[in-house]
Amino acid sequence: MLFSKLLIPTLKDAPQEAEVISHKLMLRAGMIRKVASGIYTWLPLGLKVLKKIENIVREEMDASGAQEVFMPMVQPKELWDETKRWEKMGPELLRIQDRHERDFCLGPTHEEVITDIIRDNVKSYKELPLNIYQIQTKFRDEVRPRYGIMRGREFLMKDSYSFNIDEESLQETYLLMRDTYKKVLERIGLEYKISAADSGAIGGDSSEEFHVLAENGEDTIAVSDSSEFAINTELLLKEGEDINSLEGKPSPDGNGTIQIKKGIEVGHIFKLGKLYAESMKANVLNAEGKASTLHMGCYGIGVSRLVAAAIEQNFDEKGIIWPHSIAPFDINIIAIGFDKDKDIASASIKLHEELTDMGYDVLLDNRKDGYGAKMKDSELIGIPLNIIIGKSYLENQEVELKGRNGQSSSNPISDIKTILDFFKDKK
RNA sequence: CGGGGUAUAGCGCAGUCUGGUAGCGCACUCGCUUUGGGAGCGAGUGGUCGUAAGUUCGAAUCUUACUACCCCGACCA
Repeated sequence: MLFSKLLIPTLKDAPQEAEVISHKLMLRAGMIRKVASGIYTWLPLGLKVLKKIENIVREEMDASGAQEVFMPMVQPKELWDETKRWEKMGPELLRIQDRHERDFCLGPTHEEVITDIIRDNVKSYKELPLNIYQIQTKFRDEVRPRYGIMRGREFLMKDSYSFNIDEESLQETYLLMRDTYKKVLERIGLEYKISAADSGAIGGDSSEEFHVLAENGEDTIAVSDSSEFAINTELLLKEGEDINSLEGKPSPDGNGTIQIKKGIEVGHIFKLGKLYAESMKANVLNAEGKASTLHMGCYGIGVSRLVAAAIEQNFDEKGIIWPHSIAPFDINIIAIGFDKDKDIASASIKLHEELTDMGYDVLLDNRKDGYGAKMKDSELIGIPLNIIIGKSYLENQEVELKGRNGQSSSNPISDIKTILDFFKDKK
């Protein structure tokens, strides 16, 4: 794609509204713009990243055997009355009325809708287990939205709901989802911890949170310095105890000592048990021909929050350093003098074509600016590999390869294989 | 909802204390020269100074009310 044709409004200075790194960089890189507090428009560059994460999540969910659906954002009060959540939930549930003055809410989650579908359409244990998911915009009227996309009111979430005949089956699905989430985060390339969590307002039997480790994380978790163990500090603190007092104590799992880390909660998996199925009378017939209440699980990943979390974990003073898996573009061809020199123009267009044909997502910076301005933008938006076509191309057909990680080398432009090898190392 | 802060051009800011009819940098437009680390010169475009009311001959500036946004807290799949 041609840089000159894309809407990528980069900024030298971050707007004063932004405080945390990911928010500043997303604004500066031209990924998002605010529409109202906690509500954002995703511009082309931001949307590309969002879609890449969404696709990784979708692929892993599909691979796990889950099935994708798409539920409505607007939901009728009657369903929420069944679980008593219409009254239980506070103002974070945004309520609206239609022209007939019927009550609706903007969906902050979809247990009611999906349970309604399943109870009407699934009648036998033979059809179970089922794991249904969607990737959809959620709305929660947060008391205080903050940090840009990280804690917005409107956000993109993958939420799935499993329906199992018994606890044993639920446990299997739960572990499958736990494994799937690990695959998602590993594929994206983020450092994370899984911690036991308070199951909170959602209720249910047990839950675990997936935290991406980052300085600006909103959550504080206690991790063992010598095992996989991690736990939300809320569950570890006794009345009146200070978080810092935990540091250095023996880890509850018996391995090593506790370290306090900051994390961004990007995933949460729950075993709900019969909680919602009971209140909504979701039953199937079991092998004995008797009505049996469904066991449910629900599993969420904050897709839009992952964009911010990835930045919080990967940036430097120049800008974003995308993990290759979710970079908006794999390669940026920086053509110096594109508009003046026909050789530069034709060589960069040809290279763009070849690399695109090979399946890479390629940006061609054909703008009128000089080397410095183009590199600054490329570094800001975090593209993993730059290929610079300029003087040395005209002199001896060489291009410079410059990684976002600082690595660089000069190669003949014909040596595409080496270019790709350079890239492969980092992929 | 409690505490703190901000609001002047797309972004960053000055001007407000001490009222006199709006300015700087970047960006943007046109021309020429530039092009390997945010180019130079020249000429331009763009703002009812968050909103409303008040004081005054005169308000970005003083007064009052309101709104939006940000930060800390409470809250939080």
